[in-house]
Amino acid sequence: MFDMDVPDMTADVMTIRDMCAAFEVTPRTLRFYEQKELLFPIRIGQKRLFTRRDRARLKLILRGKRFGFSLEEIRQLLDLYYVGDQQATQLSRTLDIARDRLTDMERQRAELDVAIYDLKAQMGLVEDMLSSRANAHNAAE
Amino acid sequence: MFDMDVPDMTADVMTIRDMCAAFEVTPRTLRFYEQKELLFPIRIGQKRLFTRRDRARLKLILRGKRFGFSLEEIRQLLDLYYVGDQQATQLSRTLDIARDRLTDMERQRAELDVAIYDLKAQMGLVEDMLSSRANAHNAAE
DNA sequence: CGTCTTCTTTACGTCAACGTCATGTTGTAT
DNA sequence: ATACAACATGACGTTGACGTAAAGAAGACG
Repeated sequence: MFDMDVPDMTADVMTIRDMCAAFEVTPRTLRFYEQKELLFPIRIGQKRLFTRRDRARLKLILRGKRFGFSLEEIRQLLDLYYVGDQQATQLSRTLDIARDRLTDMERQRAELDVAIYDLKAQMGLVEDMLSSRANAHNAAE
Repeated sequence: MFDMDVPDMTADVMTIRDMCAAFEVTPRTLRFYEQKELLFPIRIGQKRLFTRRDRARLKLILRGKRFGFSLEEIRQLLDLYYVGDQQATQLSRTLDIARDRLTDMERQRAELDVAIYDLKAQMGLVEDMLSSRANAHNAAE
């Protein structure tokens, strides 16, 4: 009864609770991702143990989600990052997918720049309306 | 029977079909957006006529969607762009929302930069693996 | 040993954002 | 008058990404 419940850093695995705390997700989410083959925790009987690999993947998953990618698109991208001893044909197919995603992301960034610029400009207008109390009827069309 | 069916550019309104063709959306989508108070087409009896304002809004809606914003978030942003004769309190509340969105978008852009960089790097690795046919087992962890 | 947690599985529920009928109305052409 | 095409209104279905409730197993503790 010494340090029985210390997360055992040597094995470098985490329980589902540790993961939830670390990444601000629910257990349900992690099981869901496993079911969708986005994560592959070690199964000790019923329990799951999440490895360093799972944590890296989860990080990418959450990032992908913030960009509006679907879980399926993300899954395809993960294949690129965790490429094992695959066939060359499979690899280059994955690379094609990655190129598509990259194009998406670059277009998205360009659009985002425009949107940010526009939003700032519009906010400037509204701020001006507020500062000059004049309240000139219908300044913006 | 001369040019009876010319879209009447002077009135500057478009039918639902025109809109669908112009923006690559379905009628259902436009009706849905109206129901959610994102668009406000003129109602002539049953029919809808979409104005220049509706088109500008739809453009912003579709852009917002590409950034992963929900329709509700987009609706709040649209309020900023089409600000009429509102109360000052309401205006500054809208401005607060806009600031939050702006923060989101800037964070999103920063993350996007990192993701693009990472993805490019990873693609480079895989390309190298493919070019040097060596197929060195498990190059990337 | 029984109890308490924490994990598990199974399965149904939910919410957003539309799609997909079924059915009805309206203006125009023959 | 009738057909028809384009519009309309419900209302129910679908998909993705989980939430949630029910019921059971497995180990720790007193």
